[in-house]
Amino acid sequence: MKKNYHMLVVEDDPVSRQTLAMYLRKENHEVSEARDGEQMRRVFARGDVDVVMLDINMPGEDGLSILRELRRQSEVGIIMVTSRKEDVDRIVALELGADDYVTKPYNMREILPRAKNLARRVAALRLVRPDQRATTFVGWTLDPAHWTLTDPAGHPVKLTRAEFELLATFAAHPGQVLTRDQLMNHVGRRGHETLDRTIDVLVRRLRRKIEADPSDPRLIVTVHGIGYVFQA
Amino acid sequence: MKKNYHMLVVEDDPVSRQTLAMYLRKENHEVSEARDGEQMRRVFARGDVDVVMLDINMPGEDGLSILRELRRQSEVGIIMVTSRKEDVDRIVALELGADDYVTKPYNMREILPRAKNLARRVAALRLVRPDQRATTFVGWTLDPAHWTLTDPAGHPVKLTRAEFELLATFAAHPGQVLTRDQLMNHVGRRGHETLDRTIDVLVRRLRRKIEADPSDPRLIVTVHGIGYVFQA
DNA sequence: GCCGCCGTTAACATCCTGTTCACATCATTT
DNA sequence: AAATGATGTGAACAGGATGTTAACGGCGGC
Repeated sequence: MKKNYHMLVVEDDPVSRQTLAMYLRKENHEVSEARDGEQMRRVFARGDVDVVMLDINMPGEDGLSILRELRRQSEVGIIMVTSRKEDVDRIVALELGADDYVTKPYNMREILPRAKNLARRVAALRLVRPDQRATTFVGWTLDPAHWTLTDPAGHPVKLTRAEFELLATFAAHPGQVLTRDQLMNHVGRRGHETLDRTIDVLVRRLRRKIEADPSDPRLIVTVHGIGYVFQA
Repeated sequence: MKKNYHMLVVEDDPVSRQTLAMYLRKENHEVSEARDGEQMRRVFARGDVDVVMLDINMPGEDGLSILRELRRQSEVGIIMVTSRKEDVDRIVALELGADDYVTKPYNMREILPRAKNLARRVAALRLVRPDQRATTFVGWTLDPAHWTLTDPAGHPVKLTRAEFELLATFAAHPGQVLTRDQLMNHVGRRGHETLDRTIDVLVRRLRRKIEADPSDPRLIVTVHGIGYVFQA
């Protein structure tokens, strides 16, 4: 039978980890286990993880810094699992972009549907937006795995994170007019109120890097009063 | 500044509802309020709600049945807000597809990022699954996703934002006489008291672009003393 | 802790477009 | 048919939206 979703349990205590993993497997999920950040990264690199169950208290790397690292590079679902009950911890984690926060001891019948509901959303998004595949447009190549852009001549072009994400969003929706709101949702970082003029500036910088004539843009075209559209 | 997300607070107690709504508005979200299922359905029909904050204990309709109803027809984000602390209630709601379950009294700083993180996911999915369909009339095609109009020959026609929205309104109500007031509500931006002659000018410009003979309009016909009607 | 990078904000210039106006033309009523 | 009001028409205006550049400041790397 086909597995439902791919869950990654990150937890140093073997008993907790295996117990949770077992329950998840019972629900017919594919479950990977990691006891530290290094193991986690190795599994995560496969790119097909839907939800990460992340323990905060781990020897070595802090769970929160792992959370930050994940959020910086991925829209994967993240559920923090910890014994810390304090509101502060919860709030910090949530504001860093965690989708959920569950305190031990937890009821299995509660955590399972949470993981499943979250995984459903992540997987649905992945279906229509496979973000691990290189996209090309009129000679240019955009490689999300390596965060690189190469021009038609094969020369690499340096892009910043925001520029890259913005271009990736455009490339994923060619011909569709995108409002600044929509673009901000893909580019903006969490915990930061962002003015929509930021998009304008980023568009300007992108144009300077990829348009033959930045003053006469043909790839990223302005739609006055609405937003921008990417012509491939 | 543009609004972040559209949240819908469903709660019968005015104090709780307005408090929560106020905090959400502070976060720069567009917030709608409903005190029962009927009001909720009316707002929800607009189709642009990202997250619903749903109280379980409401007179009349049960929050859980509303949850079921929503889940059956939509992938909208749903956060249950309730004073019931029992595990059973939580589990039932989660298994019915609720994304989160928060018990009163809750910490605002906790519920806000939860709502925001969830809304981000919902909005991201909405972007790649635009349910906006292109409308056609006598060979012309009006495509809301691309904000473009193409003539019967397949040639694109440039329309301004107001022109497009006006034509979209007409196309949505073919054969129905629309007054200038009605049209202004769809075209004009709020907070700007506009003379109804604006519509006349816009109609004129539209005719020049889409009518075979602008001096003998057949698509957008004047109904003297009332308004205009769109013949498809 | 310092430095460099980069996202954000601000400020100003420029362009676009919704609105308004003036006048011509048409429809309706008397 | 004349009078009156509504609509057509073109142009001009003003305000908002976008282009552009520069400076700030937070965050991560060293």
